[in-house]
Amino acid sequence: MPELPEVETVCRGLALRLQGRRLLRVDQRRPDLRFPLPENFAARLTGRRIERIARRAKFILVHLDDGTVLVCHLGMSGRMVLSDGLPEGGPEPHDHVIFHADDGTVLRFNDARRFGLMDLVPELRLATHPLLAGLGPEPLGNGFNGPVLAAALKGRATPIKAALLDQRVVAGLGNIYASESLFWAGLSPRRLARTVQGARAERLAAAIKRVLTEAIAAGGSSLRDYVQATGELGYFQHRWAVYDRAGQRCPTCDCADGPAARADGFGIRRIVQSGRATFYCARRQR
DNA sequence: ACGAGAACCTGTTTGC
DNA sequence: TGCAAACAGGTTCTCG
Repeated sequence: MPELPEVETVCRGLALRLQGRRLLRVDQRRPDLRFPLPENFAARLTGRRIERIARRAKFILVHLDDGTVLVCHLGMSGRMVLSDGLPEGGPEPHDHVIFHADDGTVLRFNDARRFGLMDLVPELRLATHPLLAGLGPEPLGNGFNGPVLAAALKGRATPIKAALLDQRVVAGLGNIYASESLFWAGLSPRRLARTVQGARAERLAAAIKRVLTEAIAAGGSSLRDYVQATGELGYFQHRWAVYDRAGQRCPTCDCADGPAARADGFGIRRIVQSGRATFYCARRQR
């Protein structure tokens, strides 16, 4: 589920309901997620007021009134589920942490695969925290553009698709939006990252901004049973140009009949790079 | 030093 | 229908 647009959507949903609220009780229902939770995790959160909720890359940052920040990552399967009180029948399987706010709002962190994480970090040390220190620029911020991207890709021998998944290059892209961005930039995912310079880097930076902006506007992509914190479904998955569309025709070049067409007559290919699925149109993307 | 692949863990989908 | 294999939005570690 969660790449930058989904995390941004979750943050906005959480902020609407929880900003300014005080945590009356926190139930920690297992000792660890991807890592052990910090010492006295629940106790350190109890009684705290939530000042604001922000995002850095795919991390949710819950700023508390004692100068600490609850850092959350959703991993692959993590969800933040808001409700008025606990659901009937109590917590659901894989509800690992449950936050009770002072107005009766309940937030459950549910994560079947447990690739997610939480940590408590002093605000002053946030920038140097090991999880956050090495992150590249925010793709929707002013610090990200063609030259910055080109510099990060310079000299790298890995395929551009793999480079875009490296959070040190640009922070927040994942497997879906990497494929989507390369499609709109007209760049082959197999192209060596170091060759994406100049105008190509400009195109790619612009495509990344465009794809992420449109996905956020659509409320992110909802896969399987994923819903936003507010309970609404994102709908960007209906606008994917290439992701999960192997065998379908390319949306812009109609290449089912073109020179890159496969024997089956369809345009969008699925390949595996670094163990992960990549989707692209070999005719449009060079 | 760098990049590909495995590993982490569980649930769902696919294929025989 | 049933079972096993493949696959899934992320990140980190190991190995070559």
